[in-house]
Amino acid sequence: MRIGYACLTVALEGAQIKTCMQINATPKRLLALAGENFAALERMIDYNIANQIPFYRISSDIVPFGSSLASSLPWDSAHKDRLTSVAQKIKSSGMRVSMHPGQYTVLNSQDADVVRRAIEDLSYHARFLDLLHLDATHKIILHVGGKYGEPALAMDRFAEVYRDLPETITKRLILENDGSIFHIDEVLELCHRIGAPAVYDNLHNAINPATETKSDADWIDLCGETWRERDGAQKTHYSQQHPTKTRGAHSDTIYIDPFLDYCHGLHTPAPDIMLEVKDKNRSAVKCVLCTTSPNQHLLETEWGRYKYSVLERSPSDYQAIREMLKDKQGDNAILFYQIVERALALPEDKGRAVNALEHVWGYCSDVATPAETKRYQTLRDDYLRGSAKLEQVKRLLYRLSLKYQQDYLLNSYYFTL
DNA sequence: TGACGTCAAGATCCG
DNA sequence: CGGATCTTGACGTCA
Repeated sequence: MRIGYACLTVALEGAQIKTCMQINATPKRLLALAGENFAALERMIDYNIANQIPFYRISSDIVPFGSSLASSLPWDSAHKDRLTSVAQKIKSSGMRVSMHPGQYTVLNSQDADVVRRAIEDLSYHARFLDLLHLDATHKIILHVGGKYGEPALAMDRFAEVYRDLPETITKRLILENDGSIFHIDEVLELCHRIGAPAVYDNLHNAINPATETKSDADWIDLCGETWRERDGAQKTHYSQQHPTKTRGAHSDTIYIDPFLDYCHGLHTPAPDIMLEVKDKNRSAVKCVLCTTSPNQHLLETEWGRYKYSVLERSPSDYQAIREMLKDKQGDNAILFYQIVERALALPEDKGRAVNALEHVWGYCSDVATPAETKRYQTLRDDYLRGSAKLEQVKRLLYRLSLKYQQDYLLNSYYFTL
């Protein structure tokens, strides 16, 4: 079982995917943006390796307008060395990657031009993975599309278009149940018919359930029958419902207890799991550490990232975790994250927040200019009086951390939690 | 025609 | 001028 996350790496400097508006999209600008994004991709791959995250979805926006305006541009040869380096790192680390065109890539549309553009989009995704010399176990995930009032005809159209797709696409293409249109038993039927693997998404099945009621584990077993040797390990999507947002909205983080319950319910061998969650790599690190053998070093690195966010909410939990980590032999990852989740769920408390601010300010206080010191103190006092928000003070400290290259703080989650 | 989802870019406002 | 905040873009389907 490999656990991964999608597209963005949060709280990592130099890993931002950039784009531009269509109206400003000159060939020169698109090529330059692609190059910057490939550099960001390499940073994310490096991060994944360092943090033992073996599974990762590459953003479809890696080449801005890659399937349209940039499709005939030489973004591959222009940044050949960078792509070679990325490819080498993925291969030597044994990482599995995937790509996932969104809900707007519709192969079974009634509009021939929409279908044509969808094929262009899939060609672009296949081109990118091919350029990284990745084999057919590195997949492209797609939804089936629309039903147009005639589900059977819509599935027929999908099968027809699929039959004529080039092998560079079909060898990677896998189909996922979506949250409002095609549910998992329809996807399974179609997958058996066309000979493509099916991807089970637990939250989509919860909000757009199949006619039959089965457990997640049973649906995953049924999907497993569509996976062949050349496809590699079966992969699935996992996410949790956000407690207050609309149905189907992803949670801010993967809560560890329900995730472990889900994992324990799976039959062996457990499939690869792509997490779909707002806090991205943060949850991937959490879930990896809680499902693999003890790794005290990575857990202590995690503590460095979370500590000021915990201190900000709960000094007692901060102390509890410090005590816990003194036991170097303890396998404490699950307890660690349970405490972190509990602390982060607590409401904002001004006194505690200022305490954490002062700790973080301590990294810059000796080197900051008098004007910066004044600015910090004023903003901090404004926050205490209620005329400034905590985020504003944190943003100021973040900028100072950047200016004075406080790497320990820059790697922290404090500025984004 | 707006909602859906996503997140930067771009635009505008503010001190 | 920098920073904060609001709006737009880009995609297709469905209610």
